[in-house]
Amino acid sequence: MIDAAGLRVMRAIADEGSFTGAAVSLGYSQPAVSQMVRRLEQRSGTVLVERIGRNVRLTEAGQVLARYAVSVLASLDAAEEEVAAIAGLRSGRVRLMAFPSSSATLVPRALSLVRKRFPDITVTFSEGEPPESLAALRSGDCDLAVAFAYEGGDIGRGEDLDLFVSTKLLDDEVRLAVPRDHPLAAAGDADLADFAQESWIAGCPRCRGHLLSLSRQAGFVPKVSFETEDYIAVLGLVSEGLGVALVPDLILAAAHNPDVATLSLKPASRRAIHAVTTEDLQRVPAVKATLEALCESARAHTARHTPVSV
Amino acid sequence: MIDAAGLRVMRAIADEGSFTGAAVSLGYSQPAVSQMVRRLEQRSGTVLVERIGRNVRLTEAGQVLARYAVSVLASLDAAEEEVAAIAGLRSGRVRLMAFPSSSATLVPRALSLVRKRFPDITVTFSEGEPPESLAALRSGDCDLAVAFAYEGGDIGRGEDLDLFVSTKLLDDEVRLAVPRDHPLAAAGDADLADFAQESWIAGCPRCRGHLLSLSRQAGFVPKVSFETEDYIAVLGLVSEGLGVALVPDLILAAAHNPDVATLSLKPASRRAIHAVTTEDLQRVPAVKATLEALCESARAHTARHTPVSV
DNA sequence: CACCTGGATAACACGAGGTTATAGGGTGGA
DNA sequence: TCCACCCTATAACCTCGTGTTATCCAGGTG
Repeated sequence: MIDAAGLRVMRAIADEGSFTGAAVSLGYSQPAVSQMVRRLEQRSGTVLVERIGRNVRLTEAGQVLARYAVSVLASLDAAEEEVAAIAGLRSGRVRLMAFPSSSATLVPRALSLVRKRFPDITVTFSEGEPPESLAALRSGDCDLAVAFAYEGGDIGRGEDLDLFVSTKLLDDEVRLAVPRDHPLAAAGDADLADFAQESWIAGCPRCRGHLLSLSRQAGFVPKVSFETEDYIAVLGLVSEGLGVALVPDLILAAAHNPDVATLSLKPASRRAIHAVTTEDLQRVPAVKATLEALCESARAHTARHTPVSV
Repeated sequence: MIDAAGLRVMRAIADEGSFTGAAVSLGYSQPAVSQMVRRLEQRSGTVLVERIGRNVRLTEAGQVLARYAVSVLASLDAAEEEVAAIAGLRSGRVRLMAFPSSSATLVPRALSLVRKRFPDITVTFSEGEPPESLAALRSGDCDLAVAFAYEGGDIGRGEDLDLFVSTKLLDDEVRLAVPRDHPLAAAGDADLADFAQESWIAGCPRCRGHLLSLSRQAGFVPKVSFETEDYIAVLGLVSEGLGVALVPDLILAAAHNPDVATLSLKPASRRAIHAVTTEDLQRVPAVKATLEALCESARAHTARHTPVSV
C-alpha cells in the first residue's frame, strides 16, 4: 500500500516546503508530486498535506510518513549500495573448493591474483575431492569447485553434468615417478608394461582407479604396496626405493624430490582439470573474477611446463 | 530503483525456498515472482537467485536484499499502522485554541466528550483571543480555533475568511450586568440609553469595542471606569456597585454572582461563537471529532439556556 | 489592477507489474 | 526405465500506477 516512491515524495515535501520545490529536488514535474500526494491521501484515507494559501504544510499523518521515510530510504539506499558493491567487485565472498593437489600452486596463485585485483573480495577456500566439491556445489555450500577427471571419464560421475558449467583449466600430464637409481630412470619415456613387477604406491581413491585402469590396458595388475593421499609422502616413498607411482605433473611442479626421477608415459595419460560452477553463479562478479584468475593461473602453469615451440 | 515490492518478493523467496511458495504466500501467480526476480536482477546487474535443479537459493546479493527487506518492510508496516491509527482515531493530536471565556464550560465539556469517545486522542488546549487564534491557525500552530464575532462583524477582521471554514457553535446573548440593588434591576429588559450616566466596566479590547458600538447606537458615550479581561473580576466589580457591564451569557452560565442581576438588552445583542479550522484540517479525523464534540457541547449549552418551547 | 508564483486538473503515454496458457527440465515413484 | 508431477521460464496480453504537457485557478504583491 505504501511504497518507497510515496515516502520519497513526502520527505521531499517536508524538506522543501512546497510541491514545486519537492518536484525539482526529485527531478519530477510539479503535477507528479501533486497527484502522488492525492493518491497517498486516498489510500491512507487521511489528509497528509495542509494547503494553506500558497504554502503547504504536512499534517500530523504526513509528518509520520516523512519521519519514516528517512529511515526507510536510508535502508533502501544501503541495500542498493551493498548489492552494487557486490556487482562492482567492491565486496563479495566466493566459497572455493579444490582437490588437495591443486592447492599447491594453481589455487594459491589464483587467490593471490584475486586479492591483488579486488582486495575487498574474500575467497574462502576448502579442500575436497571432486565428488565432495560437486556435492557442495549442488547443495549450495560452495560457489566454485576445482575438479579433475582422468581421460575418458566425466568430471562428476554421479552428478548431472548439464547442471554445471565447467571451464577447462589445464591438461595435467600424469608421469611415472621412479627412484633416481632405478634401471629405467634414464629413459625419457616409459612403457607401463615394463613396470608390471614393481611395487606400486597409490594415491587417492580416484587416482588408484586410474592406475588400475591404465595397468589393465597394459596387461597387468599392479601390486599396490602403499596407499596415501599425501603426494609428498608418495614421492618420499618412491625416493626410498619402496615402489613407483603415477604422479600428476601439477604435483611435481610444487614438490620436487631430487631422489625421484619422472618419466613420461609412452601412451601419454593426462587428467583434465576443470573449474566447475553453475550457470547462475558464473555470472556473479566475484565468482567470475575468481574463475578468470584460475584460468590465468592455469595458463601460467601451462606456459612454464610445456614451452611454446619457437 | 529498488522498491518495497521487490524486497517483499525477495523476502518471500527466502522464507519459502521456492518461487511458487513465495507466490502463494504473497497471493501472486508464480510467473509474477519469476519476472519480478528477473527485473531485479536486470536492474541490479547481479544474479540474485541461484536456480539449481528444482530448487532456488538466494545468492549473496539476494541474501543482502532479503535481509534488508525485513527491516524495511517492518518500518513500512509501522508507518502504515501509525497513519491508520490517526485515520482511525486511535491516535492523533489536536491543537485547540479558544478565547478565554469559552474555557469555562463550552471547551471543557467538549474535551471531556472527546476523551470519553477517543481516549487516545490528545487535545492540547491554549487560550487566545480570536486574532491570535486565527493567526495561529494560519501559521500552522493550531488546528482548531474557537472564536467569536459580535453581530455584524466578521470573525477575523484582518484574516481572509475564505481560507477558513467556520462552524457556528452558538449565539451568545450579551446581557447587562448591574448590581442586585440597582433601581432598574427588577426590570426584565434594559434600554441601554437608560444607563448612559452609569460607570461602565469594560472587558477585553474587542468587547470594549462592542460596548462603544452599542452605546453609540443608543446615543451616548459610556464612561468607562474599569477595564479587565477577567470576567470574574467584572462581576465582582459590578456586585460592589462600582459600575455596570456588558457580559456574555456564556460567562454567566459558569460564573454566577448572587449580588449581580442581569438584564436582557432591549435591542437584543449577541455574539456568534464559531469553531474555525481549515478545509484540509477539517477532514483530519481527530480534528473532525473535536469539532463535533464542540458542536454537541454548544447544543447542550443552548438547550439549557434557551429551553425548547413545549 | 495586473502580474507572478504555486497548486489543481485534464488528457495522455508508457512501462511496471500483474494475469493465463504453455513449454521444459529435474525428481521421484511404479 | 519411464512416466507423472512439480517447479521455473517464457510468451502474449491487460491494467493501472505514475510520469508527462498544457492549462486553469487562486493568493500574494508591486
